[in-house]
Formats: sequence, structure tokens, C-alpha cells
Amino acid sequence: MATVTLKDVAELAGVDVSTASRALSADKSSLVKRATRNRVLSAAEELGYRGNLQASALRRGRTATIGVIVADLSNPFIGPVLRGIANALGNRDLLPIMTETRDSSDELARICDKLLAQRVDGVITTAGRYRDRSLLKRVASEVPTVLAVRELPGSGIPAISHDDVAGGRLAAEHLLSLGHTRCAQLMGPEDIWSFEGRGQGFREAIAAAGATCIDITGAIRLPTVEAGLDLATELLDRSGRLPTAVFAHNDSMAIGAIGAFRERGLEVPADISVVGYNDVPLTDQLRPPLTTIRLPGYELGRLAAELVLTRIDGVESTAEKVVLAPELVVRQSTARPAADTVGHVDPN
Amino acid sequence: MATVTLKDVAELAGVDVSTASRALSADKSSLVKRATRNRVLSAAEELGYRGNLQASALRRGRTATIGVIVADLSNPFIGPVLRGIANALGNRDLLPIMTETRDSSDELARICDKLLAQRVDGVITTAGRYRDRSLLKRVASEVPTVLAVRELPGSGIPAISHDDVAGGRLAAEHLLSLGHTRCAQLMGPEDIWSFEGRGQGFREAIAAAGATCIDITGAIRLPTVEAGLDLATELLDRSGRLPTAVFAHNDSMAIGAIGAFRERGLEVPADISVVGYNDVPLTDQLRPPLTTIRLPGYELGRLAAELVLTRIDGVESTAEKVVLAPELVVRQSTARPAADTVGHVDPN
DNA sequence: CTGAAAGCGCTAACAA
DNA sequence: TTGTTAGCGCTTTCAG
Repeated sequence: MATVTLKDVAELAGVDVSTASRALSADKSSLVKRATRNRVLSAAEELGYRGNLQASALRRGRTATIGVIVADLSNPFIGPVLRGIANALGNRDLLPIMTETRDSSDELARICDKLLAQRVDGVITTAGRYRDRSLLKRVASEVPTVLAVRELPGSGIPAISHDDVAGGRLAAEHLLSLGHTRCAQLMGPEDIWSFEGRGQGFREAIAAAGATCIDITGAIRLPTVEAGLDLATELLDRSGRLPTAVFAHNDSMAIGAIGAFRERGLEVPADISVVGYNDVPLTDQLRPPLTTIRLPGYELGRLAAELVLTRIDGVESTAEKVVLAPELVVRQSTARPAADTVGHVDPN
Repeated sequence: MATVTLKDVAELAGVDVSTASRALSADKSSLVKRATRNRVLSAAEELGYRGNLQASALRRGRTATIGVIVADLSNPFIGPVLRGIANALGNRDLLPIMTETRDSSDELARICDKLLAQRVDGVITTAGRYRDRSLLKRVASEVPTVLAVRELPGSGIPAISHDDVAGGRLAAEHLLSLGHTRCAQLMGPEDIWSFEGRGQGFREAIAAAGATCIDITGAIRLPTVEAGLDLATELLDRSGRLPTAVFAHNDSMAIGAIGAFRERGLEVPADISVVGYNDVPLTDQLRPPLTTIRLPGYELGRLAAELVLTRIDGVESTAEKVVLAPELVVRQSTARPAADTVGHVDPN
């Protein structure tokens, strides 16, 4: 099992290693006589030669790998993004090195260190929180970096993201068009662009229509079903009139909210409408099927990968920021407010 | 941004590179005088030195990376597995390189090539189908390899997997205990250990109880909601009595099946019981909440990682095969068969 | 078109 | 305890 090197191939083919190297390299192979190349190729074949990318990377100063950092691999929304990235990179024969931070800044720092030590040629990260700005700026100064999904305003790092402001607005306009005039939103974790944007878009659109918007913010660490349940409970326990509609900053939270409402005897959408965000798989199978905002994850991943690639190629002039449009998916968790609910409902 | 090398650090500290190397290496640093080490350390700090893993790998013959191959990143069940792997590897300062095959054998072959060219120190794969056996055997002959989730009987490659036979049996026993005597199973893709095992366990347990088991196999490529819908429709369109309970080989298929049944006016579980497999997130939020089999994904990942690690360390004597026990989670998609359904039901 | 030579950045004998 | 030396496997001038 002694690993076979280029030298072995060269010897078997009766040429110098430099010639063997040329013969095997995709772009330089034209510099080698047909016959010689064939001899090298068949020698390589015969020995089962497999180039050592480490050695090649060391020599060329490029590893042909891209570090990909995500916050949460379990987030069903991330699958398509990663697939988009992998596909775009695969075409160029780069290998994505995927890592997960679980949204911890310490973990992010550790991972960045590792990735830089691995000398990845570029980094794509979906895991940046505002508080990670300086860390990521440092990374970006060392290696071509692009943000995906989450922007980092003021960082100067190019980003491919969803238009979350528009997504929030979409949710608001849908509810407004159904006749809701008193809405609440269950805010995702602070410190993260995606949720900030959704919150802002929703709030502004509601306000612009002269309706009421209640923001419920809690000590949410992750936007999970439990977080949605907690925030919804907080909403229910507030004094004052209940809203007739709720915008949860993602689908998991929406599901938690629906559970909380049901516990208190409120039916969705009869008593209260709920809108989610992301359109993750199975949301259409829920009770009731969830009205939500769909995002083009695959496309986003693909664009992010293409952006790092052009940056690696040294093109700096690329657009610094791309935002993709979200889409409203109307299902059955939203409806017109019940006539008698408008204005006065008893939470108990 | 000229990248700073060990030589720079050594010069600044006024020592030889070899000394600098020793001072910075975790285990060799004791060979260096306290004072010298401190000088090196602060020089490194000052210059922002970051070791080049490529170079180090080339020299030591180890890359400190492990290739991780999964079939489908979107499968919610895989998240915990990857997390278990990442955690176990992180403790040893190895970097997992995660890749996805989308269950394509060609893609698997490409990925293995890349990983081997990267000279990963080990490989963990959850993506093997029977037809990939020889490919994976070749991989295993070049680098320590372990199978996770899916076994490859006869390959001789060590595996950490779930006891899918027991899982199938669990599903069967649950249905039998409810009084079902005519059951069907919607089989997952052929050529994959996990589904084979589930099928076998279920079939045997049903048979052992003297009940009837109908296997529905289709040209399923992936075990998706659509696949479940198709197979369930096939079941409904069969001539002969319908079963009173159905075991779908994963949760997605179970959901598809429930949809198909509902379309034909059959209520779950009143008219027909359904059991899924995996207990993926949100299955408890479905209508009805799904009875399913839960698997210890995180644990499995952790064990798989530990197994490659011991193999990398040269320990060959480790158990070649570990199977983890599944657990039945009873929710509301299963019930006793309706008295009048037992024996004669009209699909329309 | 091919070979000789010089490293990429690091580590590990082996000496001193 | 530290320095010297010799590469790991590959690519790329530079000559020929």
C-alpha cells in the first residue's frame, strides 16, 4: 500500500517528473508530445496514481477548497443552499469544506482559525451575527469571503442574501389585505440580519397602513418551536387586546405559536392567523397547512459560490450585494379576522 | 498581506525554524527552554502567525481531516449524526470535510476520489448502497473507513448503525399489540441496508404472529413524500382486502401515505393506522401526530467518529460492528383496527 | 518538447 | 536545549 507518487509514474513512463507533471495537468498537457503523454497516462493508470493535493497546494499556493460555514445543519432551509454551493463549486472542481457553528461565536472563531490554517481559497458563511463583525472582517482580509443568507451591514463584505425586508412586508401586506388591523410579530434572535430585516419590513408595512404592530422579543437564543411557544405565551399573557394575526420569524416558531394558541383555546386561523417564514418541508402537511414566505435557497447558494469564485479570480468589481426576492405562499393558517374578534377578544 | 511563515517567526525570535516549530507544537514544546518558547510564542503572536496545515500535512503524512459522506443533507435525520461526528472530531482537533452524494453512485465515486486526493486521514460514510460495495472496499483499503447508518454486509468494513431489523420488529409488534392482523409495508429504495433491515424485521415479526404482511415495492429512487404517496396509491389500487395498518419506511413516506389515504376518504388512524420511521422534527406537529421509530443519531455519529479515530491510531481490534437500539414513539397515527374494518373494507 | 533545479512551509532525525 | 540537514510530493522557471 506504499502510496504511489509522481516520481513512480515518471520512472515507469521513462520520463522526468516534470514531464509527467505536465502530462497529467489539464491545462499544460498540450505542452507534451502526444506519445509521451499517453505513456505517462497509462503508467499512472497502471500504478493507480492519485495526485497529492496537499503537495500540489503547497507548491501552487492554492488548495482548491472553500470553507463553508453554517449556523445550523439541522435547519431544513440550509440544505438547498449547501447544494447550490456544492454544485457551483463542483463545476470548478473545488471542494467545499462544510462546518457548523451552532450559532456560537466561539465556535465560529475556532472554525475560522481552522479554515484559515487549512488555507482554504475562499470562505462562504451563513453564520455571521452582528457581534461577529470584526472576526469576519479579519477573515475577509485574509481570504476572499462572501456572506450568504445573513448580511453584516457595515462590514464591507460582499453578500448574497434574501430580501428579508421585502419578506416581512409581504407577510404584512397579506395580513392587511385580509383585513387585519392589529398584528404582532414574534421576533427571531437579535443580532442577526435576517430577523432584523423581517422585523423591520413587517413593522413598517403595518405602520404605513395605519394598523397596529406589536413586537414580541424574548431572550431567544435559537428560533425553535419552543421559542415560538414561549413568545406566543408572552403575547397571550400581555394585558390589552390580543392581535388577530401573528407573524413568526420562521416556520418553527410559527408552529410553536400555533401550539400555544391552541392550548389557550384559540383556533388558527379562525381566532388568530399565523404566518411563518422559510417554507421548510412539511409545513404544508401541518394542521393547518402554514402560510409562509418561501426563499430561493438553492439559487442563493449558487450565487454565493459564484461570487467567491470571481473574487478568487481576482475580480473585485463584482456587485457587492445581491438580494433575492422572497415569495408569499398562502395556505390555510391565515384568514380574515372573525367579525367579533376585531377589537375585543378575551385571551382566556 | 504577505503570509507569514515559520521562518519569519523564527527570525524575529532569533532562533532556528526547527526550534520555532518545536516551541509551537503542542507535544514537543517541552523540549524547548521556557524562555525561548515564550520568545517564539510572542513573535508568532506579534506577526499573526498561522501554521500552514498543508505544509505540515505534507511533511507528517497526516492531514488532520476526515472525509464525511452523506447521501442527503436535507434529510433532517442527518443533522444530529453530523453533529455527533463533528463533536467527537473537534475534541481531537480534526476537521470533518462533509460532502453529499444525493445518493448517486457516480457522485459518490467522484467524491471518494476527491477525498482520497485530499489525503483525508479517514472516511465516514452514510451513503453506501449495495452497488457501491466494491468502490467503498477500495476506499477502505486505502484509508481507515467506517460505515455509519447504513451497513454494507459482506464488505468487511466496520460499521456503526441502527438496528433496523429491531426497528421494523418494533413497528410490527406495536401494530400486532393493537390487534392488527393484516398489515402492509411501503418499502424504501432497494439496495440500501437500512430499508432492507426494516423490511425484514417487520415482515418476520408479522409472520411470526401468524398475521399477513403485504410488501409494496415500487421504483422508488428516494424515500420522499411523493414516493410514499405513490406506494400508498399502489396499495389502494391493489385488488383484495386492504390492510388495517401500514408501516412506511420513513416519516416522509408516512406523510405521503397519509395524504393518499385521506384522498380516498380513509381516516388515519380510524380507518387505517400508519407508522413512520426516524422521528424527524415536526412529526409530532402533523395531523395526526405520527407514531414512529426514533433513532439515536447523535450517538451514532459520535461512535462512528470514535471508531475511525481508533482505526487511524492503528487499533484494528475494535468491534467491527455496532448496532444501536431504536425506540418506539407512540403518537396518534395508530389505533386499534375498527371492528368492522377487520377483514372487509372497501377502498372507495 | 523535455530535463534539471529550485523550492512551497514545515517536521524530524541527527548532531552538537 | 538548540541548530543542521534532509526531505514530504509537487510545479515551475530556465535551459537545452
